[in-house]
Amino acid sequence: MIPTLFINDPPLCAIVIMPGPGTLSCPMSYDHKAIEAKWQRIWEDEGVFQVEADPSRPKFYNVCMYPYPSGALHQGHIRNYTYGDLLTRYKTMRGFNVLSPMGWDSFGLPAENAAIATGVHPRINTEKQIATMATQMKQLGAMYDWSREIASHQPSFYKWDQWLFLELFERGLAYKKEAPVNWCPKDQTVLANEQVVDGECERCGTPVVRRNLAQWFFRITDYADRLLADIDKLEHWPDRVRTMQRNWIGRSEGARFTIEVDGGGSFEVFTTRPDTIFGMTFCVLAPEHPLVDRLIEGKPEAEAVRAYQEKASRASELERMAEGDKTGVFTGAHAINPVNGKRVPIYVADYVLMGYGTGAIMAVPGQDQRDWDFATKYGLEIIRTVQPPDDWEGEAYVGDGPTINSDFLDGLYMDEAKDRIIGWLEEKGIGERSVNYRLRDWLISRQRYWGSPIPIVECPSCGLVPVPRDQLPVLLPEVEDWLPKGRSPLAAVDSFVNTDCPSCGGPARRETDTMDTFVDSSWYFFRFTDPHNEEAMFDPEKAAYWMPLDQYIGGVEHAVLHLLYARFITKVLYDMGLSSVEEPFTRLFTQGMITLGGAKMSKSKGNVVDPVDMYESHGADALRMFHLFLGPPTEDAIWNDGGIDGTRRFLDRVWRMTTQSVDFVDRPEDDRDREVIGAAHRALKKVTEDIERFHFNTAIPALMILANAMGDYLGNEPRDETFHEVVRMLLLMLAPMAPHISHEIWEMRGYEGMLAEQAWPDWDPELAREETVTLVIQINGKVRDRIEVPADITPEDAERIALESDKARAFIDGHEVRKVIAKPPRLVNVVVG
RNA sequence: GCCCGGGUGGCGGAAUCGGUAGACGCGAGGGGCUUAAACCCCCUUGAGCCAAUCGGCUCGUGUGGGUUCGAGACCCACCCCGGGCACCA
Repeated sequence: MIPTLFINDPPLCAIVIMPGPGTLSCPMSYDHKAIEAKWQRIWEDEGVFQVEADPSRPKFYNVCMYPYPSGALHQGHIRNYTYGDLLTRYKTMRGFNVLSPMGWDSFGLPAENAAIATGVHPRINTEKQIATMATQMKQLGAMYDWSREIASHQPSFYKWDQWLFLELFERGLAYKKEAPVNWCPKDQTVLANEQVVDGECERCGTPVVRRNLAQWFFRITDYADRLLADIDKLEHWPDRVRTMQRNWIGRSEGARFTIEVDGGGSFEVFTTRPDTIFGMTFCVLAPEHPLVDRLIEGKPEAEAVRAYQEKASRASELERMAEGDKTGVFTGAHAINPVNGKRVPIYVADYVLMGYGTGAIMAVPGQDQRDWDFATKYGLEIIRTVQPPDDWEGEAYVGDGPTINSDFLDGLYMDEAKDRIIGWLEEKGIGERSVNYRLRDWLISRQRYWGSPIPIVECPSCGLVPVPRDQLPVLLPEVEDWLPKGRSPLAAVDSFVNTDCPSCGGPARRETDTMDTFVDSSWYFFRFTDPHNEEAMFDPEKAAYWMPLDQYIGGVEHAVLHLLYARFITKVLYDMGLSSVEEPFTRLFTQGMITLGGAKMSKSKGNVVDPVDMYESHGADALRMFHLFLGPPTEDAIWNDGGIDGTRRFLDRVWRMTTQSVDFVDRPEDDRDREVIGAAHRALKKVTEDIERFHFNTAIPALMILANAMGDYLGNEPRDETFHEVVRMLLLMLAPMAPHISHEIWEMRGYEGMLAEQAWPDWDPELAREETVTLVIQINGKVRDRIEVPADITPEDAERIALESDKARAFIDGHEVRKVIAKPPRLVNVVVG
């Protein structure tokens, strides 16, 4: 028999033993600091979570999005890693070979900005911050396979960024082009459209202006169809993320055709509504459209158009959007509608974007609200070509209906009219059916120091020449001055820039742009499978064992960009024969934000509650439990200060109950034992199901209810064997959530082996079953009585009991019973009239 | 403007399939333990009304309608809050 009080060495609780039943025999609180340090050391020393590929076992590849090493964990990190670690530990107990690695997204602007501000080299600062955060992660009890730790700023990692770039370059998937880009005047750098938030620089908030620069792009648009089609395969992704990706790719079908300019010249337009072509009453070109200059040459309108172009180019996205209503100017030129020869004015307006479609549209105000707004503002003609419903009171009618005012299309509905007109355009050689995407190519150039150098040499005679692979990595040189002055800081390092052309050997210049950090994060999860490989990006066989990720956990803010780029690169690697899978992430879980006072926790808002302080005051286990308990993981969670006291109190209670001396009674098993065992099995059922469906916030109450049942049991002639078994089950359930305290109690009470290596138990449905349930008796849908009945009651018995209930009778007598709906064992509804 | 979420006690939240609204925790109030406090334990805690003993009734999940024996959940319209966005032809 296992003794009721057992302290293994080293003793971690200064226990004062006091006699008497129910008397507390140790302090209220356990010594969380000593216990947590002890187990963190043991897990690390024993390498509990270090894993190798093992085809004989089912694998589970579990990744929390690797963080930017900002220097300290915040509550969002804690939430993320608590979920991830819970899953790692749970799946391990379920017998999976679980890989849970950690790494660092360590290139990027913040480190460079900090360097500019403090003069400390980004590498020094970054590595210091990595060390701090790794310590804090270990203090949380999050167990990663640290032998696989990677950091994107290390040459051993970014070498393979460069290698990947060369592969894309040689496949025509990386190219350089002059393009209008968003320019942040403060950071002196280019931002992708995606990185401009409300017209302002995502990172520093400065309004963005437009500027032309030669930039490197990845041709993600070549993969648009596959990226779109495969969204359907991501059945374990949240619907909202799938919707966002679909919208981002934005496939639209329509037609592309040429419109002649009256007096010479032509331009191409894209439309999704070619069926409305007879309703075209004007055309609009984007301000940047190359034809504009020729159209206005020598015309009186030229000056106004140039002023408008100037204003549009200067205006940030923010200003353009704040404008509200449509603006534009007449070019003085006219276009000819190809279907009927009608002569219509050509305008320039910034609601047409050069980056989408052809940068020019046919405007059909009758069927497009934006065109309608523009037409009414500038007094332009409106022709309806789709018959709106009789009760239509709106402006532009975008719905389906019979075509009108459209010659040979009259009477046809939208789809048929589209087919007919596209056929006509193709027959005449004017245009063709066309698919257009909102998705644009991925701009990867950054005029920054702290990133992977792009491995290209520009030779005056050979052009853009890839750096030979045996010369990789192109190392970041040491620089004195990180401040970008309109060009990359690398451009100021002569020894870096000046090189020999790998092709002809003549003098040449290195590319001085570095890569977007999204490049690193789009393949790092492959590197985890083979992190120390010096010969290759990774061994395809090792990757094939682990990939795809069985679970990927991160913030919903990455719903589009990171996840789309990672999907794209995975498909490229698949096409190269390196990846065995086309989709990297089988299951995606996006957690909500932590908010306080109606806003996301952030330093700038001054509403930060530092989690690391709580390691000291409450312990990592209490903090983990609190995050699990806080609310539904997918939803934003509102921080409340008192909550962690509650989870700490719960752990204290578990500690007390399981470590105190108890006067056990030697008696036969009876209902009291069956009840507490039943409570344990019901808790196990609930906790298991809740973990499987990511409802951690309801798993914690199940444990609290069990603890309450155990408390009751202890006060009522407890049997040692029963209690010991219930504690065993409680600790197994608690192990993934509050691992330190549960390991310590497990060891103290002398259970076999290390808790983390135990199998997750199965619940016994027979033991979990409730003997009786509360039957609710409703009269006309209102609850009138509640009666305890056997759980296996028949509908007939339930109905009889309901009709015999005194309380029910009071409402039934004198009325006709019209219907009885019996849903045993929970509810009977008697309908009387 | 468009897209995606959300609105339940004093607070965080629960209610998995349309079936007991408010689990669990926090906070608050009362009691016990204590010389006293902390800790801990027990009880109460949606609102209103009646009974003032056991209890009982009415209302109640943002608002207004609807479907249903029955709606927090489903449908329609609206209000409010949060997040995202590239006026995407």
